Amino acid sequence: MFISYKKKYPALAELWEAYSAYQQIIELPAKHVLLEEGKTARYYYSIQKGAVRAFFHTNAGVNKTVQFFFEGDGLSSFESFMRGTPSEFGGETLEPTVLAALPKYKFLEFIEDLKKTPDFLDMIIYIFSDRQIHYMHEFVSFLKDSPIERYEKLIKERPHILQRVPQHYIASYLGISAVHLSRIKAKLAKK
Amino acid sequence: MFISYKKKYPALAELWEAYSAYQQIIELPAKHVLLEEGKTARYYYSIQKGAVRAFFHTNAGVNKTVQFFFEGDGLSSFESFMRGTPSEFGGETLEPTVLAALPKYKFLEFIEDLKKTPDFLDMIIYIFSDRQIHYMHEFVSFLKDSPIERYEKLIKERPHILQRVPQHYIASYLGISAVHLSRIKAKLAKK
DNA sequence: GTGATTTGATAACAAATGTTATGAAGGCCC
DNA sequence: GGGCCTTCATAACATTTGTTATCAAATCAC
Repeated sequence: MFISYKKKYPALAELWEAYSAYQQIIELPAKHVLLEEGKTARYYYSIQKGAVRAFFHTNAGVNKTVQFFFEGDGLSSFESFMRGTPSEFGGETLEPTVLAALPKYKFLEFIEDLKKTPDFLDMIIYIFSDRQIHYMHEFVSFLKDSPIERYEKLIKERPHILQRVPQHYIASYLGISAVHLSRIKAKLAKK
Repeated sequence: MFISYKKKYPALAELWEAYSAYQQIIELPAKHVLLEEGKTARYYYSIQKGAVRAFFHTNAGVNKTVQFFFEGDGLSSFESFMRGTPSEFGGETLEPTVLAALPKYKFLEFIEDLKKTPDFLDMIIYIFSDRQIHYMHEFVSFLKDSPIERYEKLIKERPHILQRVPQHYIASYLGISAVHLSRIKAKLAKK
């Protein structure tokens, strides 16, 4: 979060710029784990090029995808950062990816500086509301929509994901098996 | 939200007290709809006695439960309030219920006053993080846990819900049919 | 380029879950 | 206290979804 809202809040972009000196550029190959589940997050990453997925493991040991990140997206284990607890999620590159990494203590400094900007309050309320509404919709979608509808919604609202991400990760994100997603696609193609 | 955090933030409780004069006490019978889907929310409610469920209708017209509220909980269509959009959810009493209703414009005044309190920033960050994490967990649970596990988690973490709410609403909230929940209970009882 | 890996489609079968119907128990209204 | 409505369990059957296996095509590594 945060950094994804740069365009909306110029003050945010400006301050972020000032912190660029502390950001380390990291190049990673595809399928590289940049944050492990259960470890405390030490960096705030922002993606310069490439794609990353957040994942976790089921009690039964199955690897599940929760979210996708692309150019311009910021990525940290939010809960881990806010509460200092071990991260529930891991992060793994989907493609060769270039990241800017800001150490946690610098990121917290950044937030403190941000607090001093005039419209910080509105900014924080907007960003948090937006994230809350996002996760609420993700949750409600499981009650509201069938797997087919969730897939169609993805096509309509976030088609870039389908273009860049292998299908079995998408199935995982939708909460269904790769085989079932394949069946859904076949079914929709017939129409 | 907000009002549920009274205990943690005394300044919040105090200011809320000051607004009690503007709160209208409403008594409702069971199964009474206090907010309809698609209408813009006009009041912020806090529950003095009783229980309420938030619901919506599927594309197929099925009524689904998203959340339960009890004594001390605050309840408003958050998205509707923040963005002035029609509410995605309705609200319905599960029992005879007593509510305190604060008109929207007074609630917004309340928030403005709250902004002036010294630790508002920490408060807002805490509350919003908490809500965000809550919804994220609700979402992730659908990927992580089987229906049986979701039910067991409910028993462990929020047993009061099971004691007060008819089972078919709980099934709906868990994303399964009432019949299936009954089967799950039978299966767990055998162990 | 070539062999290895990854991706995606499909079939066959198994398991999970939904739907409809029925009956019994309890609560509620008058 | 008698009828009505709600709740819950259960059975029978239908549908959805998962699992495992196989194959073909695309991509990757060297």
